[in-house]
Amino acid sequence: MNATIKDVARAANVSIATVSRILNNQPGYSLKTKQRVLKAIKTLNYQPNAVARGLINKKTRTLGILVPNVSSMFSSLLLKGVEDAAYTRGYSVIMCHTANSGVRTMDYLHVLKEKRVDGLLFTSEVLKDAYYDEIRRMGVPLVLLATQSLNDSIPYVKVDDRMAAYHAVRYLIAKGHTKIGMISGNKEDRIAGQPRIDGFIQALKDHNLSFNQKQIVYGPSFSFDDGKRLLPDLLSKNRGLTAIFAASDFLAVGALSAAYSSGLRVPDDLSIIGYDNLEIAKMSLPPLTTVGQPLFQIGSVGGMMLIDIIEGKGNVEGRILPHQIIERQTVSERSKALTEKNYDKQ
Amino acid sequence: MNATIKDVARAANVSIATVSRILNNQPGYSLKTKQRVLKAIKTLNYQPNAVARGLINKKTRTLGILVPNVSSMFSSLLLKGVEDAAYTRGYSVIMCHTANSGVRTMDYLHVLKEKRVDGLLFTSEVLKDAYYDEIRRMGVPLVLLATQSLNDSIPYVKVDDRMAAYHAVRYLIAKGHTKIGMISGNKEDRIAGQPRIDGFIQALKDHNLSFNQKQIVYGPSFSFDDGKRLLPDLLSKNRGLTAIFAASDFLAVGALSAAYSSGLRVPDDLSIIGYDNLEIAKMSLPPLTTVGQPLFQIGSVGGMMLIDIIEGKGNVEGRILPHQIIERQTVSERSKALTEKNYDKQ
DNA sequence: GTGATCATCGTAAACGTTTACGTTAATCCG
DNA sequence: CGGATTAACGTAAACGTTTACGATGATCAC
Repeated sequence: MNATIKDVARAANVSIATVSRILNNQPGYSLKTKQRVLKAIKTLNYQPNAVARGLINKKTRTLGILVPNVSSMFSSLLLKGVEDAAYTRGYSVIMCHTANSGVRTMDYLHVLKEKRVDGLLFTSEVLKDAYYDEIRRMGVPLVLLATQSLNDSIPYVKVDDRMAAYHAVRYLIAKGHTKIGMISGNKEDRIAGQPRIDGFIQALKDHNLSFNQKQIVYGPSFSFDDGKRLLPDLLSKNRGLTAIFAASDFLAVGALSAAYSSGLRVPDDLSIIGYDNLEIAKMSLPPLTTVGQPLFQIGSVGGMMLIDIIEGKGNVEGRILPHQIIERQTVSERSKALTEKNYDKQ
Repeated sequence: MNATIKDVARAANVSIATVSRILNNQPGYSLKTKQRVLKAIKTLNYQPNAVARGLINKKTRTLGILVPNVSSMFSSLLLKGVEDAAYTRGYSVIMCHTANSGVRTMDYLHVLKEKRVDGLLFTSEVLKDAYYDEIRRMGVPLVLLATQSLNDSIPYVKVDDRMAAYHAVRYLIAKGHTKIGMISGNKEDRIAGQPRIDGFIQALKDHNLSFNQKQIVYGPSFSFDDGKRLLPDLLSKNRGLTAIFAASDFLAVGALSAAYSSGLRVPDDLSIIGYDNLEIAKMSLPPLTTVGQPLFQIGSVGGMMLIDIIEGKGNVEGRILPHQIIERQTVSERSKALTEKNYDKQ
């Protein structure tokens, strides 16, 4: 049905080798034949078969990306960044929704191996040994997005979570807050869990604020529902809290919702800072102050890095991208007077 | 580096044809040799090369999906649905972010043709003639997701937008509202524009409510910012409005935000119903009542349909999926008394 | 004029599969 | 027992490219 290189060769009265050379602009033909071939290509509407090319070149110009949830606001921004890098470099990307499932992830790794992708992106999740072994057997480069591996020197692109959390809390302190609580997500999460908790605690200590374990409250995940459920919990365990650091925007927005339900006014009665700067942050009521991760950029830088490695231009080093405090309307300046007043209330 | 079928054949002391037969479980070998081959496969960690397979079978078991914005809550849910269908049927999907750009879309169509995908999904956007011509030349099946083509009989999966809008407005009316406005997005949008406007108007007429063009206000798109900007506009043009139908959840949440800013209380002073039922709808303040499109399901049904067509099991008919009114907290019952009272205010 | 160089091409092998066809030996039926 | 059938394989072509190598003729230097 579709024209092949052979048809073009016949139409232009040359050999397929010549056509191939012209397609890949290598030397070895006259201008006249080049024009003749180009014309034949146009009239036949010929487009080279990437499958055949892939077979002989051992390059498919496609990447595989594994994400826990294709449709989450978080992952989808990473996806978009990766896609953008791939597009500008002439690659395609196969998306794999792992659903946090081990068997599904392994399934996909097998498929991606069979399809001979040139490289792999792994996102958000912890890179289990079983995954890593399989990827090593594939023999293709890998870069980690918004996550990091402990054991090995796998290139990654992410934000410094500990530092970002530190800055979020420092921002709260700079605004005059001294009684600060934290809504953490899953403590076990190697990226969004402990590092952000560490940053929280460190910021408190560095500013001579007391810290007690009950100032942190944990959820099974980082979701809206968790935030909604966790805020009252945190508040009841700690009297006089004036500000809260939430380890994700979803947690923060959930907390916002709980605050609203219980008549607490944000930011007048309670300040809240989130983490991620997802689309939802600017649409919440009131708009959420948060620490911004450049997710799109993480995706695109990671994609570029992977392609560099594939093409042998690789600097195979992890990269930390800058975070940023996005000031909106959920954190208020806290004067000494106000603080005193609140103390009186108790 | 990776073992080939030849290596397996040598290791098991059979011909490659026999290995191939075993892999594709066709008849033509004894149980003994099968076991021998399977063992060789295991020890060599052999996995067939899908590229070579694709070359000879002329099937790549991969789909291409074109979406205007990979990271939008809307598209990403469709993506997820498609991915799910593909996964269960043993296909992969290449995602293509068109960014509403004609050249980028054409670029992708060329790439997908070169890579010989087995089928195409086209999403949200209008299928321009140039796109369609190109796709016809590719000679692969196409299904439309959450959109529809006028001219031709291309299979699609979507909701009945006109009907859904009708039901949204009927719901408002059933709640006692008689002065209803609409925030539309882009009027030119063939799916989210006119059909929903038609539904709105029809519902008004069918319930003997007057309609005036100024009851509808239009934005360049369907975004949060548009909603925020458009609500005051709508309100100033129409006194005494008690309920609003927004053509998207983003518009609705934007309107929510504008209402909050201007001291209007939702749903006490103003009821709002959205459209889409995105993740944001349940996280807004207050949680948004909206008409739900089953986006994930649209994606998965569409994916299944496409694969059915590819594999020749095809019923090539468009499908309308059911929508649903999702009741949350932005629409209030409006008693006659209240209505009167509001009239007095004016 | 002659050998060397070079531009311009063609031939054929290779990539890793699938599959039509042929071959061998065993089995079966009468 | 002899011919036909069949199970169990192997051989080789084909898919659509790329590329090493060779071939041809023209050009060049001397």
